[in-house]
Amino acid sequence: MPELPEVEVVRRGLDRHVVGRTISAVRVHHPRAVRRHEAGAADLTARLLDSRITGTGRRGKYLWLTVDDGEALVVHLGMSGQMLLGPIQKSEHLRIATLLDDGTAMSFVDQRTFGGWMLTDLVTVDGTEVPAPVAHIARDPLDPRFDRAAVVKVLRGKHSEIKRQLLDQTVVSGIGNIYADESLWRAKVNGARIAETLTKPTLTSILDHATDVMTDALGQGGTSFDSLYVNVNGESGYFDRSLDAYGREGEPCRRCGAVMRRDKFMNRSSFFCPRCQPKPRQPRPRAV
DNA sequence: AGTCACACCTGTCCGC
DNA sequence: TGCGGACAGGTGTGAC
Repeated sequence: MPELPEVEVVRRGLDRHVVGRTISAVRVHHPRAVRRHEAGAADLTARLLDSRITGTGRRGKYLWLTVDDGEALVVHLGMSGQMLLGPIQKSEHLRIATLLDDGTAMSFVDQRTFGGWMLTDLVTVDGTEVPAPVAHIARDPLDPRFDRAAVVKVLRGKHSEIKRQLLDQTVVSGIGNIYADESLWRAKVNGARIAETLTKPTLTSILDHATDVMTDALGQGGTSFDSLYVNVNGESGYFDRSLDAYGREGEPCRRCGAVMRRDKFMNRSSFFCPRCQPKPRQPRPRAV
């Protein structure tokens, strides 16, 4: 799915085009898209109608629009969600359609239906207002109040693989499978290494590389392998051309030339250079 | 606390 | 061609 850079591209597009607008029509085409809005589709529709959009926000992979009654319309893109502005979408994957008072349609299109909308209250967590469903999500590396040292400290106490921790949105948010692999490649660390065995400088470097790679990706409009991941105008990003690890199985490492490998990890693929990022020694199986 | 399996979906690609 | 299986960028839950 869209990871932090792709979600931020979408947030910026929404911020530029919909803040100040009023929602003049709402139609939920598929109930699954509002399954996390517990009061149901009719409630969401009724409450959204005539709401004025006052701002946008994002934490990790969650984004939201604040509305004038002090609530937030939380959007998660899941694996394939899109927020599109322009004419009414005719896609068979159209899940929610809204109309704004300037005549623009704001549509939620989602092929795999893992994404969705919900309208919720804002709560204050650690001095920052976020929608209630986002309260458990840690700050992301692009958050001005991201506390790198605090995250390193958390990681130093984790007897668990570093990649697993990078993907844990309650430890640090915004990082998904692609940028985890890219960050670990840049830091020359194998994702199977146990977090608590890594030094403070190494952990710091991994987080710094995560920040850098996501900033770079943002500058190129995000990563798109196909038409599923697009900005509010339906355009793809270009960062896929800059990936050094993800998807490069069998190709030479851009740093040392060794053949890049792919391993199964947490039921998903991990791409790494076997020379730059050697695997940790496995505990020897006990003799029978 | 951490891990694992699984659930939720649709679509594409690959081998047979 | 068709079929089955593997795989795809995410999150949440419940069992151990």
